[in-house]
Amino acid sequence: MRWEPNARGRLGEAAFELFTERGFEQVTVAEIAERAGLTERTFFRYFADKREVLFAGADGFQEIFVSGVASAPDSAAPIEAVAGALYAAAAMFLAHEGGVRRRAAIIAAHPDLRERELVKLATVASAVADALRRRGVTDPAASLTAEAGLAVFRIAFARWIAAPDGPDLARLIAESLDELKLVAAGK
Amino acid sequence: MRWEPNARGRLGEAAFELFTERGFEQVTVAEIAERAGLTERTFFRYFADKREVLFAGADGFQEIFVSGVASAPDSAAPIEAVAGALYAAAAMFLAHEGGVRRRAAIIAAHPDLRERELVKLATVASAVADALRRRGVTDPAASLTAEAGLAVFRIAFARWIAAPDGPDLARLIAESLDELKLVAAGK
DNA sequence: GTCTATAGTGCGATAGAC
DNA sequence: GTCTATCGCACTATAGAC
Repeated sequence: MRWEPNARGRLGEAAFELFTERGFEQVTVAEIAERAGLTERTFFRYFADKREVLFAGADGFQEIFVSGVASAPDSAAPIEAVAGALYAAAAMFLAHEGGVRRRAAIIAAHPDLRERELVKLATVASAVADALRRRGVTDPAASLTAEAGLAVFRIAFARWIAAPDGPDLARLIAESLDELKLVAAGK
Repeated sequence: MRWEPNARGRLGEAAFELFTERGFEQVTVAEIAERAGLTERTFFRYFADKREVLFAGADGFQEIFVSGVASAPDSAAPIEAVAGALYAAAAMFLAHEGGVRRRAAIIAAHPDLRERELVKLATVASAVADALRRRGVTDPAASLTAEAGLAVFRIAFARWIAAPDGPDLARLIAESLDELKLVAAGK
């Protein structure tokens, strides 16, 4: 079993399975490690804490946002650049809908995990703000556009999760973006 | 020592002092309890976890936001009602500037505490959205206005903390609100 | 890879308020 | 006497030190 490849991936899968079966806090790190054929100590070599194993894939998510912003045409307004990134992320989510929904269910069931998710989203917002600054957007517009964009995404995502047979994620994002414009204008 | 009044308040003060002296993780719950003349076990009767002791006062903060929204004139647009709440919160912060800045320093120094703060702000956003719904605002406008308003607050607050001799909080909020309008309009 | 500190929980005992 | 805040002890799991 030793030196079996992809220890990190195996730990991630084992955790995902166990959390789905029994819920986050009914699973110990030792059990995750055992199912992956590794030791507890090794788990903590790969993940800073027990929650992190569920968020390891989130780096790719952030990357999509950042490159979505970066690849917008120069003529795009900041909010348009962010909107493009939101749609790119939506496409990725749709491509992995089953896993995304199962992961969301695990997270929703445990406050500690919701906490960690908020942190991840805040990190993404900060990365998006950086990407906007690289386009020449100054503060506080860069931070605000990023935060508002992520708020749109969070709300659209929540509605998408809540209604599995409702409108698709891209449509919900479009609606939320329109709503943001109205709301900010004082309508 | 037993039955000394205000156990909760004493624990809060002891924790605040010790965190300021040594930093959050260099302080054990046993030490906090000891300084307050209580035991570790009693600490956990009042606070679900070690971090919570720093956020116990946050309920009042949420209340200011909610009543700020509720007390806006019927004619106020949703974003205007939220803006009023933001200014009310700013006034409260200014009235306790020293404590607010010290608390912010403790939180900024420790990732676990920043996490918890994000959760609290998300809770406030959710309460503000409820308050807007009570005014007849429908979703997703209610959630979006609340989230955008809190984003404005977070950004203005961060700038206020970062520049102790800069503009005051109310002014920074006004600027960020204006910026939000421009940004959402695609400027 | 082992060893340990500390967060956090459950349960039963006790001390004081009323 | 009852009621409840506080305490003591035993325990688990995480996380980090060595």
